[in-house]
Formats: sequence, structure tokens, C-alpha cells
Amino acid sequence: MTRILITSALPYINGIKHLGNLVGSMLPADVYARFERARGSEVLYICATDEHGTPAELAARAAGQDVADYCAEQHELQKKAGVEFGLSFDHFGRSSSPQNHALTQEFAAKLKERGFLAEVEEEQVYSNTDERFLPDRYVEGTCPNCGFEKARGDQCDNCGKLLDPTDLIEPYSAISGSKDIELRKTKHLHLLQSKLEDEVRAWVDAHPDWPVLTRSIAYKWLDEGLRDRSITRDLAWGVPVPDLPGKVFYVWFDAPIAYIASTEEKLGADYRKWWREDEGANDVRYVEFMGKDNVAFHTVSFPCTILGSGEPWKKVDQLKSLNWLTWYGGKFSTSESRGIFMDQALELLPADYWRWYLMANAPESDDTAFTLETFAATVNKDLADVLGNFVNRIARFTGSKFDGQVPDGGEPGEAEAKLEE
RNA sequence: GGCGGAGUAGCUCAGUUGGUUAGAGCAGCGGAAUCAUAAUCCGCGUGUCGGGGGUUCAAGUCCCUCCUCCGCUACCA
Repeated sequence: MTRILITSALPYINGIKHLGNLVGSMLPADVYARFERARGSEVLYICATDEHGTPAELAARAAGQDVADYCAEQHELQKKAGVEFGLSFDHFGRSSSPQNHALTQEFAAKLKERGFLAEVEEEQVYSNTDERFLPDRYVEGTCPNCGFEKARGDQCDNCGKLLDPTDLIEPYSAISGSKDIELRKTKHLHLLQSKLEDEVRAWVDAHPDWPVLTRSIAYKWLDEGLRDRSITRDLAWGVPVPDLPGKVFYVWFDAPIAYIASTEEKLGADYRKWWREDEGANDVRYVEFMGKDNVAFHTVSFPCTILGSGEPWKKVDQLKSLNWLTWYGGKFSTSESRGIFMDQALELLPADYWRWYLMANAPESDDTAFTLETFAATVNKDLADVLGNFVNRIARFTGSKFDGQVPDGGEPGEAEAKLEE
């Protein structure tokens, strides 16, 4: 029997996901999982909440909660929304699990042992008021290029120029608005991706069957040349970095590892039968689903971790990437509350209505418009009229002609034989 | 700016390696049936395939160029 391992991109912890997130990863993964189970494959469908990083800390602060409590609560909400939407996870785990802490540290240790990590001292913006280091985009100020007053430290939203926080005139913390900020030296671990570039490229080259979108994003990064990249952050919430007190691993370093760790949450030591090619996983076909924003991390960054470890971990066989859903000309947005969110959707109508429409109109080759008008028209026509009428007709007919008993099928005739072909 | 994706019917979208008269659903128009829901069933498509140029026996598909929309650009995730 074929074994199919399925993962969908981990939904970030800061709130219930919108329909755009759903249709890009979890829903198609669920449909594929159901399809494979129906045809008799042994399926393991794993997902989890992605809980680390600056936005989680800020969301917790905004909610007036301790970050661990906030994440625990949000995890339950997302899990509940997923179940109510009919998502048939075999396990819905957490990137903050003890299993993921251990595994993430194990990967880092392997990378270090093989010479792919380097300790680098760099300068970063520190906010005395907030008592924390600030990621580039959380530093705001006046753009030196166009004079826009709310330019972010990574890019000016007005003129589009790429910036460093130190370029900004009169910089301040986007979190508190405080101007009491300074540059401080801090040590970080860099993953030497440049050393792994050839190996990653060869691995991508070996998958000509991936969708155009997946391959083009992967090659875009490879062609620009992989750069060494910091995989640690000065945060309190996350997977602690051994030997560097007060630091945690970058959320994008630990999140993909959570696919594996979540399997361990579910199966204990048997997770290795699905994930280690030297322990029985070589017959597993691994399929990932994600929105296009996640592709680079799964085709380049995470493969650096996996390949760099030098160990026979199961790598993705097919990587299905999807575009965005748009909402009346704009995009769905969690931060701006634009669009419809999973919990709101279910308050309006049953899950199957949404599932049907979203999958029938999934954004496979391009961004796809979602409007309530076409949603209503499609549900009325396809489900209520066509399918509803079909069921109603059979039920009534059975009642009036066959005393309420569905008769035996009888022998297939010519028409049925045609169908078989 | 660089790189990538996209532009196909009134609307939303499909169109493997270039190959008959370019398709589907919805909407619209016409008709039928009564086992069925204000339902169902059948029929009806003349579209500069974004513009222009090129390669080819043959281009929606390949090449060049221009226009428009979207995404990414490595410390948001």
C-alpha cells in the first residue's frame, strides 16, 4: 500500500486564518488527504500552529496576555476552527512543542558539527523603552529618498526604496513610538547557505514535475545566489539557542522542522518510519501544500537545513503552491481584517458550502477573485439546485414508486458499460 | 530598479510537449418535460487569446518588443 505524507503550511498563531490562507494550504491538503484515503492509501496528514517570532509576542502583548498563554489559547481556537471546517488532520500540533525544541536544537547541532554555522557579531537596533531588539520593519522613520514620514526600516512603502534602519531620518520604534533607540552589538548564528547552494540546486533540478510557480520561485532565489543568513533572534519566546543565552532560533528555522516534530507528537518514536529514509521512510511519498509566499522557504531555506544536516531525512516529493484569493479588488488581510475568516464563515453557512466553492475556484494559476455574489450564485446553482434536486428527486421517487426502499441495482447495461470506459 | 507570475467569451476561469472549426461553469436567449425545489432537462458562443513584430507547413502555446495588474527582493511570517 502506498504511504502518503501530507503537510500544509503552518498557519501563523496570531488569530484565526482567513479564507485566502485556507484555500492556499490546509483545504487542498485536506482534499488530497481525503482523496488518497478513499483510494486506499495509508495517509498521514500533519499540520500545526507556527507560534514563534515577533508578531506572536506583539499580538500577545496587545491582548494583554503572557505569550505562552496567548499561543496556547490561539492554538485551541485554530484547532477548533480547523475541525469545524472538516479538515481531517491526523495531527494538529504546535511549533512550540518540546519535541520541536529538541529537534530544532538537534538540527542546529548537526549543522554546527558539519561546519555550516558561524557565529557573527552584528549591530542591531535596540529600543530602550521596549527593552528589546527591533526587527528592521519595526523601526520607522522618515525616508531619506522621498521624505515619507512612516517609512519602515526594511523598505519605504511610499517610494518602494529598499532601506536599512540606519538610513532612516529620526527613527523610532514602531511598537511604542519611542525615539530612545540605539545600535547595539549582538551575536548571532548564521547558516552558511552559500556553501549549500550547489547541493540545493541539484535537488531542485531533480524535480522537473513541480508546478511552474514552485520552480520559478526556487530558481529565482538560486539564480540570485544563496546568502548566508542569520537563524537566531534576540527574543524571549522560541527555541533557545544552546551556548547563546537570551537568544532563540528564527521562526523560519524552527517552523518547517515542526512538520517532523508534530509527527513525533502524534506517533512518538515511530515518527521516524515516516521521516527517516534509513528507518523505513523510503517508500513514503511526501506532498506539501502552501501559498506562494512560503515557497522560497520550502525550496531553498529548509532544504539547506535538511541537506546540511547530512542525514537521510525525508524530503518533499511534490510541492503544490497556490496563489492568492482577492477580496473585491484588494487582498485578504489578517492585520487589516479584510475578507472573511474561518470562524465568521461558519457562523454564516456550513463548512461544505465554503469548501465546495473554494476548491472549485482555487487560485491555481493566478490570483482569483472571491466575491460573496459569485459564492452565493455558485452554492445555489451547484449545491442547492443541481445536487439538491438530484437527491430530492431520488428520495421522492423512491418513496412514491418503491415503498421507500431503494431497489437493488440490477445488471449493468450498455450505458453503464460505456461509463466504465 | 532587478527577478518572477499573470493578461483567453458579459463575469469567474481551464487550455500536456506548437497540430482539426479555442473550451467549461455562471449570466443571457429559445424550447421541453412533470418522478424533482422559485427547481430540472435540451439547444444556442463572430472571442482583434493585452498591442506590435518574428520563427514555422502550422502559434493562445516558441522568440523579440511595448503596455497593464500582482508577487518577491532575504530581520513580518
